[in-house]
Amino acid sequence: MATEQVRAQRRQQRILDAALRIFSKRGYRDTLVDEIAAASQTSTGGVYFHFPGKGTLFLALLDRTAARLREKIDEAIASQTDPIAKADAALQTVLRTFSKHRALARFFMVEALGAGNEFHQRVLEIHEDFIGIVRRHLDEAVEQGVIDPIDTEVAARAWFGALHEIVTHWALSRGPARLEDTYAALRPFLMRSVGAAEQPEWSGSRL
Amino acid sequence: MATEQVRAQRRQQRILDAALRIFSKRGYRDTLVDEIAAASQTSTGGVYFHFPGKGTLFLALLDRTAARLREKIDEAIASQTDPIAKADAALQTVLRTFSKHRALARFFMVEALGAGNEFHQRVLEIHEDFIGIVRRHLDEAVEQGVIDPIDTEVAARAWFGALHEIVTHWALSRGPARLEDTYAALRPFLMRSVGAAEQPEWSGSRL
Amino acid sequence: MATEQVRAQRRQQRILDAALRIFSKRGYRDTLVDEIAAASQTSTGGVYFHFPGKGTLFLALLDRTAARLREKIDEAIASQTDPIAKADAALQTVLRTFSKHRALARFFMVEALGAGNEFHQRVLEIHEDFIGIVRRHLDEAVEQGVIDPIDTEVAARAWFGALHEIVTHWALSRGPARLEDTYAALRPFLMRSVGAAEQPEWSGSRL
Amino acid sequence: MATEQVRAQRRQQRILDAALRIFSKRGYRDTLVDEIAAASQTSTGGVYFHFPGKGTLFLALLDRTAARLREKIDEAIASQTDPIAKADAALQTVLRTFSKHRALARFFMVEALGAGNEFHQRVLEIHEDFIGIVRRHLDEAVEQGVIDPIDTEVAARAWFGALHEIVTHWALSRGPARLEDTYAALRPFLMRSVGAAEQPEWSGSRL
DNA sequence: GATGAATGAGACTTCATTCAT
DNA sequence: CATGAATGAAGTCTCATTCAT
Repeated sequence: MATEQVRAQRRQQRILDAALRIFSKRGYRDTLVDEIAAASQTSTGGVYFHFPGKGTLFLALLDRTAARLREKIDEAIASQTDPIAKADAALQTVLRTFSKHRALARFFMVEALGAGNEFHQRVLEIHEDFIGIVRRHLDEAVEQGVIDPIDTEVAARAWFGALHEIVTHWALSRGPARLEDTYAALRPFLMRSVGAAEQPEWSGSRL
Repeated sequence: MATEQVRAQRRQQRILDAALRIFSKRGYRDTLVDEIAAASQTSTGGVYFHFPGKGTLFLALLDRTAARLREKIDEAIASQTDPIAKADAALQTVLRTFSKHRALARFFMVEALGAGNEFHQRVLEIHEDFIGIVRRHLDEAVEQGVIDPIDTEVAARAWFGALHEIVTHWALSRGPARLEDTYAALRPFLMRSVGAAEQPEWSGSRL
Repeated sequence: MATEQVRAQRRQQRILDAALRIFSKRGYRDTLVDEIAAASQTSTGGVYFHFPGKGTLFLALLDRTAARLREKIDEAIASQTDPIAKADAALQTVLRTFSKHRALARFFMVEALGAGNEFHQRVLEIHEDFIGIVRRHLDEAVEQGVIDPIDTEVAARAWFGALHEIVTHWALSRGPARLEDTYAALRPFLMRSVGAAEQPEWSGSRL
Repeated sequence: MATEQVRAQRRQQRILDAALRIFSKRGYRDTLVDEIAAASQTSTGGVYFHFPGKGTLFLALLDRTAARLREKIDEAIASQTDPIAKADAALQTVLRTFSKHRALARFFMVEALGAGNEFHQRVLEIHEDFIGIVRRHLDEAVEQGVIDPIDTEVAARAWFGALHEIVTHWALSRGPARLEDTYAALRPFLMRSVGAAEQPEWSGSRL
């Protein structure tokens, strides 16, 4: 029994992994369920045993990866005390994760929105969730007087937009991975934009 | 003779307009050529008479709209003298154009990348073109000593990312249009990010 | 008036010529009416002004070329006195004509039957017409005691079949034209098959 | 496992059978894949599961039927010792097979070449294969001194042409089947054409 | 539970024919 | 009369999903 459950879980895992790989390479619409099945060492029916359909599988993948990313972000934030450092840690975590997993980056930043109307809502929610995190810490920074009062909603959105663009560009270009270097270059702009002082000491410790 | 050419051009125009409307509502893949035909008051064959295929039509639309936007941007830039004001004018133009034409915004910011791999190249080129414009003026600002030396490549990309995010969010949300207000709130961040002084006088004149 | 009629006739001619060329190159189904129009230096509508439709054009071509071939055959037959020589002259005429006009050969021998059910009847009639000619002269040869009594229906059909195969093979192969040589080699077989003596004197004079 | 393979093979068989029936009735171009599907008690997708496309299906049919015919011919030839008898057996086999299966005759003799340029090559190969067989045995007959030296290439082609014409005529006419009688009448001509003596004893035994 | 053959609605595209200019 | 843009029916093929084995 337990063995079977484990087997089932592993298969589900394999399917999700394969789906991520193929969705991010071909996009949602150009990905065939049969391709995912083959790449998961399963059959068409096997995929449908674990997931009700292609759309559901995509959504499950979105949720799973978002949750994992969220966990990492929360951890990274918890390890910081300064509110600006917390916000920065959130961005860095996203970036470092994507940097190690280009398919994930592409899946999240390009294919998720491109999959079609039916997924927009969920993708936006995930984006808003992240923006909310950043915003909350910027708010705290304002409250603590670390930075001057600003429109943190807009600031957080701008930060996310900049991050999004950098990751997208990297994910779609064939060049060598230097995502982290780019972020190192980006951070001063983000900091200045909210009137925060440079904090070079983090970059050494985390990147 | 001339009459026929005019007629043909109008029909082509109608097709492109309809295509923009429908592509931006449904996305590339969920748009049927027949829908475009119906919305253009044409027939299926009519669309194919003017465009070799769905993909080509999409690409033509991309190019046409990019070219028009580019023209507007160039005009706006020409009307400014200060390099920072020029860069800002570029952003404002994009934004004001989209603000008046939500379908266009969605088409460019969401559906273009979502249409599939075959279009990525072209979309990226368009993005890079815009980023290049902004960058060039930031470079000038540095040269003229208006701002301190910075990595203008990253700065321009960050600006574009912020703009992209704001437009995307607005285009996909059902709320009332307040895109220009959002940009007014965003600009201070962009200015601060490159160490430029606030320039309140523009906002009054143009927005 | 007369001028216009001449113009119309010339155009019709051009259309028929172009149609023959293209039908025999691409086959009936793969030939576009627009191709014929372009090759005739006319427009789509131009073709439809002269012919009610693609099928009718094909049929008209079939009839026109069959009639011309028939005329030539009749002439050739009239120039001979011996019944076997007359039958042979019929075959030689077909062959010589095709030899000079590969497209015609292919049109008649390959594409005519391949055009579809709707043309079978007419093509068969033309074939039967030719077989009838040959047969009639073989009958005469029997009556005159030139050859022994035989089943002339079958003999004529066999002769036509042999001719058809040789022409088809030549028309579809890319090799150099040596159709007449092949017929020179074929004739002895045909003659022997009906018990006729070799008649070498013709070959020199006509081929 | 084995059961599934058998099922698949049967379905493929049904599709090929239906395809032969319909292709030979309507011709390649006028045959709808959906018709074949319906006649095979399958679905459109079912046909495409077993064959990559309509053209491939046609080609597969061509190859399958050619191979079967070839087997029968080889058997028939092996059962004879005299080279002329072997050549004759080849023709008789084709004829007897077609006689029992009018659709097959029409498919091979009419529709195969009419299907379009893309199939010409293959059809010609099959024709040449058959002609080669006949020729080889005629060559042998010459070597053994059974018949006088002749151009066996032309002779074999003429024989094939005669056969082709007779079968085509029969296949396209609506009259009752008397194909074998026609061949009985044709054979003397073929024999005489190569200078072979009549061999009436076969006709009784085989036809 | 797993498999993969089968389904069938639906997409894109073609092209003979028409008709306004 | 000629033109060629426009029509729209129809055909091939795809692929998410189902279900018998």
